[in-house]
Amino acid sequence: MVPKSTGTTRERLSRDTVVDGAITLADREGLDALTIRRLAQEHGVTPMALYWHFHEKEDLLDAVAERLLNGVRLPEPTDAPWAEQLRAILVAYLDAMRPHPVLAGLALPRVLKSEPGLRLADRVLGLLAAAGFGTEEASQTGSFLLSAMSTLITAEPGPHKALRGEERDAAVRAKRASLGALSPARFPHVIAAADALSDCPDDDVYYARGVELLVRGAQNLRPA
Amino acid sequence: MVPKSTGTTRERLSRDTVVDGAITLADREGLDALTIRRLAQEHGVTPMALYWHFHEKEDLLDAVAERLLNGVRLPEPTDAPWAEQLRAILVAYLDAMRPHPVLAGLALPRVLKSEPGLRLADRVLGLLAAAGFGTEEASQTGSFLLSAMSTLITAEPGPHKALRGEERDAAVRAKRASLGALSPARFPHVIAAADALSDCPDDDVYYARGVELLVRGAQNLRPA
DNA sequence: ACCTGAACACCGTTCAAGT
DNA sequence: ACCTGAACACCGTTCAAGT
Repeated sequence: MVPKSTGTTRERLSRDTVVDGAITLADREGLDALTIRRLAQEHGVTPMALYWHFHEKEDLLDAVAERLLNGVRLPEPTDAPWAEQLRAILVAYLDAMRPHPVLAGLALPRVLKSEPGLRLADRVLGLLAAAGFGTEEASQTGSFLLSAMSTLITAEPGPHKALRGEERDAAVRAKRASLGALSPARFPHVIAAADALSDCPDDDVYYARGVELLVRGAQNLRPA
Repeated sequence: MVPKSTGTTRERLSRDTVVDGAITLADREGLDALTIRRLAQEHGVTPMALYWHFHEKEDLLDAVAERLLNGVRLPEPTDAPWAEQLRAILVAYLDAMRPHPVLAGLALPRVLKSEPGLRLADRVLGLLAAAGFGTEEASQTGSFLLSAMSTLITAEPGPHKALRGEERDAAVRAKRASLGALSPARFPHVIAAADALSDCPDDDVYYARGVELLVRGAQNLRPA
């Protein structure tokens, strides 16, 4: 009666475990590796098994996005100035996405399609409204600010931080070499910045500056 | 001796014509439709024919990116304040990419891999250096500012402007309906902004505001 | 130089079937 | 309820061959 335990870790599948697998797979091998067939294989199961839990791949991706958005630790509303609260929210979003650089772009367009994403969006819109932005201005600015968080991750100079060890070092060296080989007469500033464009020495200051730029920009859009 | 003209428009293939085809195909049917096989078919040719002109798909995409980046009309350097010149460059980038919303994300990561992209990057880095940014700060800020231009396009509320007519209207209505159906108690600000989040009435002011936010943000990063 | 044809290893997905 | 197996219409790409 007891299902034969073959010694392998083959458990019963569930949406949650599949989503787990999808995230670790993408983090480890990149977005291209995140296919139904690879994922099924990772779970020791037929590709078609996944279709019982998700009726198409898009559903899986929605679920992945929701999981990531659920990781955003929204700060409680306070009496602090709106710009300060906005910064805290942006940082919370950033912190949730930073461990998953290849998936950040996936979560973003699904913000308005998921429960935790909507909570996030509502908070941002509320803050901007309180700051005096009109509905339309707030919508556009809010969309942009959240998107810019993903951008910050994707635009970080150098290869993704998910890449580790020798593989990452090699990528950095390759990039630096290709930039260094350019004509100094034609691209002097690029050459001077070759190192800084090939790798980012301190993520934390990089992200802090990015957030700062956006918050101050938003502040200056509304002439206090 | 003269090649028989079959009456069809079947010309000899070239990198340029293939790139042309790729851009119009992507603009018309989206990024997913941009496959080697579809593209070959569009040119009345075997898929393998393209491999004579590009040794893999990545090469094709590089060429597409280069073409788009070549469309950036870089303004001549002037005596104007750096922030003003920066804004002009960002606007030039934006103007080149706006007609190709689905391809904007493709051009961006190839800026440092193409001649026109490098010219652009060098100008941005030069301006930021002149403004007093250190090399590292300038690299990070410059990368982010250019990326943010693509973001602005991608994050524009509503479906892509490349979509036209009834198809677009239907998408807008669907989005508005789904947002409008939410609980007003839980997501009051999202509901209030349902219209503004479903479609963007005036692109020009939207983009102008986005650029303004970024330029002022960059300005305020350096306390003049 | 420029293109075709057959083949390979992959995709997502449907549909009928097993337990 | 949960999963398998065979099949279909797609991918990118290699390799040998035609003109």
